[in-house]
Amino acid sequence: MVSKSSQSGAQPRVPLSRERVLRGALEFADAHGLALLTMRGLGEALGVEGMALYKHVANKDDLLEGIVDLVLSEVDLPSPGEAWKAELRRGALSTFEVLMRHPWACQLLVTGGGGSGPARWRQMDNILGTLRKGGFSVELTHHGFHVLDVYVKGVALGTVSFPLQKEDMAEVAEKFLREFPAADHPYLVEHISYHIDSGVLGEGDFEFGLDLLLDSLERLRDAAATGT
Amino acid sequence: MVSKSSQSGAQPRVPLSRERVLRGALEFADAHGLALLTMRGLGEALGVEGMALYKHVANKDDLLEGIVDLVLSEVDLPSPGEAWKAELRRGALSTFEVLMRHPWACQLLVTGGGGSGPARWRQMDNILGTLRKGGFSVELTHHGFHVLDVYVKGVALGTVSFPLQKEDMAEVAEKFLREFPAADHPYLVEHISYHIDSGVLGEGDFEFGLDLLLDSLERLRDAAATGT
DNA sequence: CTGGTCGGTATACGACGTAAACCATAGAGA
DNA sequence: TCTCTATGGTTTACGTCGTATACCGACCAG
Repeated sequence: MVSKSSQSGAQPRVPLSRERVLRGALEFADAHGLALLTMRGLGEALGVEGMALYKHVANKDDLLEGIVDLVLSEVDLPSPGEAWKAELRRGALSTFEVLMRHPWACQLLVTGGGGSGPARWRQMDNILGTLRKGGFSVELTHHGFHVLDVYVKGVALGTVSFPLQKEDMAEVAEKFLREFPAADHPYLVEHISYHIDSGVLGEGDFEFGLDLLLDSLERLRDAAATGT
Repeated sequence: MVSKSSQSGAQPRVPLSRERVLRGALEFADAHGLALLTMRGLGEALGVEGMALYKHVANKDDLLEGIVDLVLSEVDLPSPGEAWKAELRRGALSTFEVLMRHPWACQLLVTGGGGSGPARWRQMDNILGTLRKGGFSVELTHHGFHVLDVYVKGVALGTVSFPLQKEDMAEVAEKFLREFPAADHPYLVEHISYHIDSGVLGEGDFEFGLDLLLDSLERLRDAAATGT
């Protein structure tokens, strides 16, 4: 007969908090997707009445911004120093990986102004710092940052919102090829066929473009160093 | 007293159609933004009762896909041939420009699998064809296409979803700098200051990255031609 | 004992997408 | 000319969403 005396009961207390709400929302989104993440639903998942969440979160947008920053805080940051290229590469790959782990976050990241919490600031500062310490001018840093940033988010979002999984892609693509005006789109057909054959769906593609960008930036940096 | 006899009355007839619904939706979104584009609202704008739209459109998603493709049909397509680089550049700039004209379309384009109507097919086929005719291998075409595609959409979306206009940016940025832990983010501060000074907000940035990519692709193409 | 604050609940409102039933008109066939 | 039916618009209604507001129980300071 343990009860009443305020401890030892398993679930009844632990009275919620912004931290717990956000963490719960993140887990809920991972488990059921963004579409099902609703205030009432999240409340239920936390054993609480939906409206209770508003005691810890201003509104749903606030909550969404919160979990985006939580996701962003999972990424490995590049550290400013000599090996700028390797560091940026590592940071970009980590970002990509994290976004693949939380696919719903891509959408939020992109519709909500790209995130603007502490974790995002940290990430931005480290990327910018890595470029600057790597010998890039302020202007080139600015351009390089935006290009890289856009690229990572873009591929992540493209990968995530692509409607097909690798398994059923082949059959769906073949069916598609049968239905649409293939004769008018020879190159598209070739492209899709290539996708079917290689089965690739942005796996190595991400690194391909990333290295392309990093090499290009390096070239620009060196050109600026010798020229002008 | 002209009436009854089926013509000359100004507004009463012209009985709607999928075409008119989509066109109306596009204009509505341009005028009031995506958030206010609601079935009832669009109905009202078309002088009709909301539910009437379902006689011409399967559901709201169908409608959204429809207007995305309508937007996409406005872009200038590259034409396969010798001048692949100039053509791709032109096509990319046109896409960017169109997306700036219909900011809401970025969001749809990106959350909805990137569009998949006739206009999108046409665009893809032309870009792919331009690369192939420009001397790119199937693999390189595939990579190049994705990189360019992601880049254009990414910058467009980033530009659109950036919360500030050029006018108020300076003051907002300065206020921001005062509030957040500036000491811990020296490079971010430098970055923002640069934005304030140069006032630039992705204007020339888009072309910068675009040319970077095109040059890189050219280099890869030439390397593949001489090597292997 | 008392009163206030804090965290959770109950209830309610308005807006959304859309299913289902209904109804007006305009031709086509007799 | 009269009916029959398909087409396109209206009405009503349902369930779900975010959230404003009022409430209420437990805790803690005086």
